Amino acid sequence: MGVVGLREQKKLATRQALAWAALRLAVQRGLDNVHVEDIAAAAGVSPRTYNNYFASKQEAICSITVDRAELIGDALLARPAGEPLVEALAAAMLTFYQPPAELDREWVAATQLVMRSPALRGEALKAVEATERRLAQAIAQRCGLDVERDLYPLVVAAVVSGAARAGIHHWQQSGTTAEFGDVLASAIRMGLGGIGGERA
Amino acid sequence: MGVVGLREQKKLATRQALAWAALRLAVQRGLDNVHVEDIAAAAGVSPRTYNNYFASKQEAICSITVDRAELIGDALLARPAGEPLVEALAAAMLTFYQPPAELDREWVAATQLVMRSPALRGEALKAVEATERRLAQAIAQRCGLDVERDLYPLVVAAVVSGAARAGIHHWQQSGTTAEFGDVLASAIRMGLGGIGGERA
DNA sequence: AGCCATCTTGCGTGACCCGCATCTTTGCGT
DNA sequence: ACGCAAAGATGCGGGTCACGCAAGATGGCT
Repeated sequence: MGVVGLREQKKLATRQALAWAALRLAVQRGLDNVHVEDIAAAAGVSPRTYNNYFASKQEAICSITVDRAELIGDALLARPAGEPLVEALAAAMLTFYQPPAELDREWVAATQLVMRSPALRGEALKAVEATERRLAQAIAQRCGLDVERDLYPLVVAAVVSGAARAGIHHWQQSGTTAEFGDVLASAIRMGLGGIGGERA
Repeated sequence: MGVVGLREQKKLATRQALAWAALRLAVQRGLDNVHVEDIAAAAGVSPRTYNNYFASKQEAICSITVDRAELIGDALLARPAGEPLVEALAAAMLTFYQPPAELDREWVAATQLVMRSPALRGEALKAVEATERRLAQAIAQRCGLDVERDLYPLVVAAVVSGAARAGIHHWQQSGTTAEFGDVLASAIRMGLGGIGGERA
């Protein structure tokens, strides 16, 4: 029982296979040129099985981000306890949004796809919301607050998340030459610093 | 040409009729107990026409909020120029989120419906995003900045919007006895005040 | 009045989501 | 090692939906 059952391993494996297949195909061909049948085939399961895992193509694709949401809480909690909250948050967000170097191209393409296609943006925003929830929980834990009773963690999580989103949007919209990480950090500090802050 | 053509009036009318019909029916029966046919019938058009206006039931329902997004920019720009930005934003958000007194009950029910149903939350978040965009634009205008080039308006808009969302969530989650407007204002000030602020 | 652009509508198609019944695989106790 | 119960995978079928297309109706302009 200590080991995770083979059953769940397989289940998780197919789940991720489906998710990645959906993402890859969608990036290649565009969302509505890829059918459920294709995704299922790429993952080696029947179309019906696909629907046991995901209720829609969008959900399949965005489940990757949703699963990654766990990571951001861990990233925050891994920061040294003495570090100022702002810095800890900036660092955590950076590790979360900075794509792994090997996947760089693909990841950017995926992000663009997900954010441009109206059909995907809704689900993508749900993923952002999930990330926010996890973040709020981690913030509460770090500050010794209760995410159910206290408003503070929710607000901070929403602020950080929103600022980051603004930074990302701004980075990939205005053809800035600045480094992605710098823009992101700048946006987060701007958001957390309050309104009187610098207006870079 | 000065007057809006009868044609466009009618078009707008049916559009809103469809949107409100969709919302009302969804609140009454639950989203998946209401079919496109019902919505179209309630608005007095054919089902096919319904699809000329909206690509999905969710879009129909949330279009109300999207249309309302225009309002929030106007609300901000209507604030006196001397007022501190924080206060102006708080006031604008309040007028936006505070439901019209007559619609109180229905509006709360609608909000709950939209936020609970997974099928609607995605589209609802897109509406929030639209509101943010409008807000950013208004902020830029008020501060004499360029929403395309400057990061500041985007961040502030995202922060305010996020803080407000957190406040709303917190208000309707933890059975606070506090007034809605107070919680909202508190959340917004907390968000805009920066991290060092009070932790009410 | 008459014409054109635009909107509405009906029909048909393809895709999708999911309930249900069945078959296969896995985990576990003996 | 063996067999049984639980859980997952699959096939089938139904209900819904989004949308292209072409024809009909309506507003607006001269």
